[in-house]
Amino acid sequence: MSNKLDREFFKQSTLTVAQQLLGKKLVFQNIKSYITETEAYIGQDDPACHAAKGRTKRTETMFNDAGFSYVYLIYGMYHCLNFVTESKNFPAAVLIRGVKLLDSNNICLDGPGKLCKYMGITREHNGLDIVISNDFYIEDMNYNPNFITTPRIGISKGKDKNWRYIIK
DNA sequence: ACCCCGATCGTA
DNA sequence: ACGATCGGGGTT
Repeated sequence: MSNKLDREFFKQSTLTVAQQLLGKKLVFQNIKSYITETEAYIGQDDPACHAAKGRTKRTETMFNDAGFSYVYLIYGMYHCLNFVTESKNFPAAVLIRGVKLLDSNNICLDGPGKLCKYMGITREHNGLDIVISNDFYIEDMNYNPNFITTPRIGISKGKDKNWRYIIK
Protein backbone atom coordinates (compact mmCIF):
# COMPACT_ATOMS: atom_id res chain seq x y z
CA MET A 1 0.00 0.00 0.00
CA SER A 2 1.09 3.56 -0.52
CA ASN A 3 -0.13 7.03 0.21
CA LYS A 4 0.40 8.20 -3.36
CA LEU A 5 -1.34 11.51 -3.97
CA ASP A 6 -4.37 11.18 -6.25
CA ARG A 7 -5.98 13.48 -8.77
CA GLU A 8 -8.35 14.90 -6.17
CA PHE A 9 -5.37 16.29 -4.26
CA PHE A 10 -4.11 18.22 -7.28
CA LYS A 11 -7.61 19.43 -8.17
CA GLN A 12 -7.70 21.59 -5.02
CA SER A 13 -6.99 25.30 -5.21
CA THR A 14 -3.43 25.94 -6.36
CA LEU A 15 -2.50 27.78 -3.17
CA THR A 16 -3.70 24.83 -1.11
CA VAL A 17 -1.74 22.38 -3.25
CA ALA A 18 1.39 24.55 -3.07
CA GLN A 19 1.18 24.63 0.73
CA GLN A 20 0.21 20.98 1.13
CA LEU A 21 3.04 19.76 -1.10
CA LEU A 22 5.57 20.92 1.50
CA GLY A 23 6.93 17.87 3.31
CA LYS A 24 5.52 15.45 0.73
CA LYS A 25 7.79 12.75 -0.67
CA LEU A 26 8.74 13.20 -4.32
CA VAL A 27 9.76 10.03 -6.12
CA PHE A 28 11.41 10.35 -9.52
CA GLN A 29 12.79 7.05 -10.81
CA ASN A 30 15.24 5.96 -8.11
CA ILE A 31 15.59 9.38 -6.44
CA LYS A 32 13.57 10.06 -3.31
CA SER A 33 13.28 13.48 -1.74
CA TYR A 34 10.80 15.66 0.06
CA ILE A 35 9.57 19.03 -1.08
CA THR A 36 10.81 22.08 0.85
CA GLU A 37 9.82 25.06 -1.31
CA THR A 38 7.02 25.77 -3.81
CA GLU A 39 5.40 28.59 -5.77
CA ALA A 40 1.93 28.91 -7.29
CA TYR A 41 1.11 30.18 -10.79
CA ILE A 42 -2.58 30.61 -11.37
CA GLY A 43 -4.54 31.29 -14.52
CA GLN A 44 -4.83 34.05 -17.04
CA ASP A 45 -5.20 36.79 -14.43
CA ASP A 46 -1.74 36.03 -13.03
CA PRO A 47 0.74 38.03 -15.12
CA ALA A 48 3.63 35.78 -14.07
CA CYS A 49 1.84 32.64 -15.26
CA HIS A 50 3.19 31.34 -18.57
CA ALA A 51 -0.38 30.90 -19.75
CA ALA A 52 -1.34 34.49 -18.90
CA LYS A 53 -1.77 35.21 -22.59
CA GLY A 54 -3.57 31.99 -23.34
CA ARG A 55 -2.90 28.66 -24.90
CA THR A 56 0.39 28.22 -26.77
CA LYS A 57 2.45 25.21 -27.74
CA ARG A 58 4.58 25.52 -24.61
CA THR A 59 1.76 26.15 -22.16
CA GLU A 60 -0.49 23.44 -23.56
CA THR A 61 0.34 21.11 -20.67
CA MET A 62 -0.77 23.73 -18.14
CA PHE A 63 -4.27 23.21 -19.51
CA ASN A 64 -4.08 19.49 -18.77
CA ASP A 65 -6.10 17.89 -16.02
CA ALA A 66 -4.65 18.15 -12.51
CA GLY A 67 -1.84 15.78 -11.64
CA PHE A 68 0.24 16.12 -14.81
CA SER A 69 3.83 17.34 -14.88
CA TYR A 70 4.74 20.63 -16.57
CA VAL A 71 8.46 20.89 -17.38
CA TYR A 72 9.98 23.69 -19.42
CA LEU A 73 13.42 25.01 -20.35
CA ILE A 74 14.38 28.36 -18.87
CA TYR A 75 17.30 30.66 -19.77
CA GLY A 76 18.41 28.17 -22.39
CA MET A 77 20.06 25.94 -19.79
CA TYR A 78 17.83 24.95 -16.90
CA HIS A 79 14.60 23.05 -16.52
CA CYS A 80 11.81 23.73 -14.05
CA LEU A 81 9.41 21.12 -12.66
CA ASN A 82 5.76 21.94 -11.98
CA PHE A 83 2.60 20.00 -11.24
CA VAL A 84 -0.68 21.01 -12.86
CA THR A 85 -3.53 21.89 -10.51
CA GLU A 86 -7.27 22.66 -10.50
CA SER A 87 -9.52 21.95 -13.47
CA LYS A 88 -8.80 20.72 -16.95
CA ASN A 89 -8.53 23.73 -19.30
CA PHE A 90 -7.72 26.06 -16.40
CA PRO A 91 -3.97 26.80 -16.59
CA ALA A 92 -2.44 26.61 -13.13
CA ALA A 93 0.51 24.81 -11.60
CA VAL A 94 2.86 24.58 -8.64
CA LEU A 95 6.58 25.10 -9.25
CA ILE A 96 8.87 22.86 -7.20
CA ARG A 97 11.65 25.21 -6.07
CA GLY A 98 13.46 23.07 -3.51
CA VAL A 99 13.75 19.54 -2.17
CA LYS A 100 15.80 17.65 0.40
CA LEU A 101 17.11 14.23 -0.58
CA LEU A 102 15.93 11.39 1.65
CA ASP A 103 18.55 8.76 0.99
CA SER A 104 21.75 10.71 0.35
CA ASN A 105 22.95 12.51 3.44
CA ASN A 106 20.07 14.98 3.58
CA ILE A 107 21.42 17.06 0.73
CA CYS A 108 19.30 20.15 -0.01
CA LEU A 109 18.68 21.06 -3.62
CA ASP A 110 17.65 24.70 -3.33
CA GLY A 111 16.53 26.00 -6.70
CA PRO A 112 14.25 24.67 -9.43
CA GLY A 113 17.05 24.42 -11.98
CA LYS A 114 19.38 22.64 -9.58
CA LEU A 115 16.92 19.94 -8.59
CA CYS A 116 16.01 19.18 -12.20
CA LYS A 117 19.66 18.99 -13.16
CA TYR A 118 20.43 16.65 -10.26
CA MET A 119 17.46 14.38 -11.00
CA GLY A 120 17.86 14.45 -14.76
CA ILE A 121 14.44 15.97 -15.36
CA THR A 122 14.08 17.49 -18.85
CA ARG A 123 11.33 18.36 -21.29
CA GLU A 124 11.06 14.63 -21.99
CA HIS A 125 9.25 14.52 -18.67
CA ASN A 126 6.72 17.18 -19.61
CA GLY A 127 3.07 16.19 -19.68
CA LEU A 128 3.36 12.98 -17.66
CA ASP A 129 0.48 11.83 -15.47
CA ILE A 130 2.13 11.47 -12.07
CA VAL A 131 -1.10 10.19 -10.54
CA ILE A 132 -0.81 6.90 -12.42
CA SER A 133 2.96 6.59 -12.85
CA ASN A 134 4.94 4.05 -10.84
CA ASP A 135 8.28 5.85 -11.11
CA PHE A 136 7.21 9.50 -10.94
CA TYR A 137 4.78 10.35 -8.16
CA ILE A 138 4.27 12.10 -4.84
CA GLU A 139 3.49 10.40 -1.57
CA ASP A 140 2.12 11.61 1.75
CA MET A 141 4.55 10.68 4.51
CA ASN A 142 2.42 12.22 7.22
CA TYR A 143 4.71 15.18 7.74
CA ASN A 144 3.03 18.57 7.93
CA PRO A 145 5.78 21.11 8.53
CA ASN A 146 5.31 24.73 9.46
CA PHE A 147 6.09 27.08 6.61
CA ILE A 148 6.58 30.73 5.78
CA THR A 149 4.95 32.69 2.97
CA THR A 150 6.77 35.21 0.76
CA PRO A 151 6.42 36.91 -2.61
CA ARG A 152 7.48 34.83 -5.61
CA ILE A 153 11.02 35.46 -6.81
CA GLY A 154 12.77 35.69 -10.15
CA ILE A 155 9.80 37.29 -11.89
CA SER A 156 9.19 40.78 -13.22
CA LYS A 157 5.40 40.78 -13.08
CA GLY A 158 3.06 39.59 -10.34
CA LYS A 159 5.47 40.40 -7.53
CA ASP A 160 2.57 41.48 -5.35
CA LYS A 161 1.34 37.91 -4.87
CA ASN A 162 2.61 36.09 -1.76
CA TRP A 163 2.51 32.70 -3.42
CA ARG A 164 5.86 31.25 -2.38
CA TYR A 165 6.00 28.75 0.47
CA ILE A 166 9.08 27.49 2.29
CA ILE A 167 9.46 24.97 5.10
CA LYS A 168 10.73 26.69 8.23
C1' DA B 1 13.75 36.53 -40.67
C1' DC B 2 14.49 39.16 -36.59
C1' DC B 3 14.27 40.57 -31.92
C1' DC B 4 13.41 40.48 -27.10
C1' DC B 5 12.98 38.21 -23.00
C1' DG B 6 12.84 34.76 -19.43
C1' DA B 7 9.28 30.93 -12.91
C1' DT B 8 18.10 30.37 -13.13
C1' DC B 9 22.64 29.77 -11.49
C1' DG B 10 27.62 30.02 -10.88
C1' DT B 11 31.21 33.14 -10.72
C1' DA B 12 33.11 37.72 -9.46
C1' DA C 1 26.56 42.50 -10.66
C1' DC C 2 26.83 39.84 -14.71
C1' DG C 3 27.16 36.56 -18.41
C1' DA C 4 25.92 31.96 -20.29
C1' DT C 5 22.62 30.11 -23.67
C1' DC C 6 18.44 29.10 -26.51
C1' DG C 7 13.52 28.39 -27.29
C1' DG C 8 9.04 30.70 -27.31
C1' DG C 9 6.31 34.02 -29.07
C1' DG C 10 5.39 38.37 -31.10
C1' DT C 11 6.51 41.48 -34.86
C1' DT C 12 8.29 42.79 -39.67
